[in-house]
Amino acid sequence: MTIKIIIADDHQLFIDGIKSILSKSLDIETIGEANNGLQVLKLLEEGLLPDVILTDIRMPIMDGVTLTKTVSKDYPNLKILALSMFDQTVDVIEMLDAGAKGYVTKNVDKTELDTAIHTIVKGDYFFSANLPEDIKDWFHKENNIANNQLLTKRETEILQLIVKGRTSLQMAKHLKLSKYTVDTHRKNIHKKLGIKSNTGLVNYALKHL
Amino acid sequence: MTIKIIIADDHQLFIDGIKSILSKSLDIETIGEANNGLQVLKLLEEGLLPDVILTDIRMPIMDGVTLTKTVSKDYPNLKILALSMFDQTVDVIEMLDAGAKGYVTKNVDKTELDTAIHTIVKGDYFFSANLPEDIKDWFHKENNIANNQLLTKRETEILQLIVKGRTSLQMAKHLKLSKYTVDTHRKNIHKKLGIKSNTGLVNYALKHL
DNA sequence: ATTCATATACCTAATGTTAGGTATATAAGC
DNA sequence: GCTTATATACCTAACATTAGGTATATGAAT
Repeated sequence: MTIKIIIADDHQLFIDGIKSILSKSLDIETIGEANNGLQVLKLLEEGLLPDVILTDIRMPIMDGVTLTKTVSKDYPNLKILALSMFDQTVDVIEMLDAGAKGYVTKNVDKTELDTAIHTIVKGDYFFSANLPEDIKDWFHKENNIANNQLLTKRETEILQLIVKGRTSLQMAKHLKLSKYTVDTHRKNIHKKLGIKSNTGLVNYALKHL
Repeated sequence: MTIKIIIADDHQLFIDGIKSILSKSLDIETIGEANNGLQVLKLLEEGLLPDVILTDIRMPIMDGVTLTKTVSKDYPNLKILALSMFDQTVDVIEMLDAGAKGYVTKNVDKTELDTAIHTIVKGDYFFSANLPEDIKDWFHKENNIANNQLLTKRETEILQLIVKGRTSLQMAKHLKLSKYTVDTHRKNIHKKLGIKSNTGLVNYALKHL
């Protein structure tokens, strides 16, 4: 059975290189290519039926994250494999959140790319070996939120002040508490929601409160 | 000419005290009262026509900020005077942003309250003398934004990464720059937009980008 | 009485942000 | 050539946040 893929990258030379490499794989066939995310969507709308989309992240007109979100929503059977120079955890997690099933960096060898494609087609996730170990935390985070830990009344109140941009000291004065108390509530909010940054909390609150 | 006011505060005793004080003013008449923001809106919908609304901030069901935003939008001729125990700059600015024309704290004497009401009816802003001096910066901020300073391409790019919750170091790695460079761009963004906090930038970006 | 959840409070240290200042390089416009 | 805007880079210090840990008090449920 042939695995049909589309390659999206703004560097045509890179696309050609990957096509050449994959042409040596007996069961992988490149059926399309694009230089930005929007071109991929057009190919899909015209009826092209790939199994896997290999996509760069940083592309003009529509980047890989936006493409992944759209494809995951509109074509849920399609698998997305990110192929990118970015190797930070935050980059990987952003693609996972968008719906990607795998992530490899552009410095892996052809064997690993081959393995990646086969792995995600099989239904598993795949990450190249050079990526940080803490990507695994993403799966644990899913579990924490599944446990549905609700914020207490006070925690919700603090979160609302966080969204307004208040500092801990300002909140403490507002609520007639010690700054230490506010910081403890903040710490508990971070822990309950599995979110590490203030900005992450703001974005969460805007979506859920 | 009589100035007609509504008083909103969740402490009925406080309302009664203010009514009593203002009853001694020959040209001020209390025509209504409410224990939360929603009750005020109902009074207005029933046809009550005040000149000024005296409102606390911290009230159940609908707080003073939300009330002020709604009234400023739906009844633009009405003047709002905040009467609150909160005395931090951020509290005052939040009410100004919502549309209030004045702000006095609950520990001012009756003469200052009287003056506040008359001042805002006249069309000027009024702030009790015990409030921080830097409230004046709010008026300068209006000017800065009026000058319509646009962010550069790079600044916009940084702002988008800020919204995603990236740290300066992460951005630097992503963009292949020094962290110092990213920090400098951030500093310039804060300056251009007149916004001091990261969270403020996030909220700005979500509204404008 | 005991346990649990919540609220309040504290301490420490590491990391991240903000704001003041400095500087050079490049490209575009005059 | 000069000026301006933008990008890049650096330094310092103060402030703010995060995360690990500690503790007590209160109210509700068992």
